[in-house]
Amino acid sequence: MSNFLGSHAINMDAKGRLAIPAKVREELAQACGGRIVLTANADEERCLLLYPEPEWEILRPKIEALPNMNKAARRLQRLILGNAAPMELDGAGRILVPPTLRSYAHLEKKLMLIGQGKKLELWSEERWLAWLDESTDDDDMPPEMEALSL
Amino acid sequence: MSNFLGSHAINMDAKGRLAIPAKVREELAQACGGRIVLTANADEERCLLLYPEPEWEILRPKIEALPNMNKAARRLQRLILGNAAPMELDGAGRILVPPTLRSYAHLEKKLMLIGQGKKLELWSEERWLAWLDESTDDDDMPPEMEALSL
DNA sequence: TAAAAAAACCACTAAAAACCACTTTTTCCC
DNA sequence: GGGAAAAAGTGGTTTTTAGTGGTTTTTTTA
Repeated sequence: MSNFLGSHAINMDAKGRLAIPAKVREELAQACGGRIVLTANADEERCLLLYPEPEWEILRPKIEALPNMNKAARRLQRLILGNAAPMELDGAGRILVPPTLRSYAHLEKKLMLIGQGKKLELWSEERWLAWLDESTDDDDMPPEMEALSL
Repeated sequence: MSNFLGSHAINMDAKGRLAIPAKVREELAQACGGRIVLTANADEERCLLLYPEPEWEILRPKIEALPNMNKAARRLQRLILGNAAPMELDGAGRILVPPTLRSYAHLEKKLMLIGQGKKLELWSEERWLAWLDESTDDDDMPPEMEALSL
């Protein structure tokens, strides 16, 4: 099982192509043979999520099975399923980000790719830096988090 | 069984015709030979629902069987059954959206087609973008959803 | 029977995907 | 530490396919 760590600055070209860093590429190659799913993030941060296909196939049925007479569940389904784009790395190790996802996450030229264990996050560099500067809410932590000792 | 994912920007022409994106077309071809049912969405979002015929035939009897002394059930029946339009893709892979459905969902030129697993949703682009910007209600999440780890 | 509207058919334009070549950076060896 | 070779990243070109618009034929209605 893959375990993505660290952050990488990368550039997207005019066609919306972006080169996955070589180290990440290696991990993706063995996790999923380069077959990935790119989708929108559901919370208020407008970034994208990049899953190796096997990991996505664990998550997808859980989301599809949510009771969709509920408003919050419908929202999650529309965002995650409704933006999911399966794709493969091209010969040069690049992916093409679909226009709808590009505009959802406000991606321009300069991006950040952030390792998050089983998945990666893709941010516009500007938004990533702004997010880093945001103040943290310490209230409303789940109990598992309060018990941590870093 | 088909599994629709991702979002596509499409244009409707002056005659009310819209070209189904090639990838979706392929999925529809194998799911139902291009035979689909288009109908209204029942919740507060004014969009249309596009079902492959076999999927529709699973859903239809369930809706017909609802106990309709209940007001919400009657509403669901009138909207879903009363707007259902069976149709086939034309030679160029397009469908013709009936005028009543066009006005129900406020469809003009620019539309979004959103994959939602067993069905697709068809939105006016304007309304889809407005919906994306709506604030998220975190209350009232079903327990299955609270337990998710994306 | 004629006219209008709708459906099917056909052709052209534009965009996307695959392919290929070059430049820059990093690493390894001398 | 410097140079060479390999790998990574970048950009452009070509080819194919998808999308769009118009035209003709058929059907329906007045």
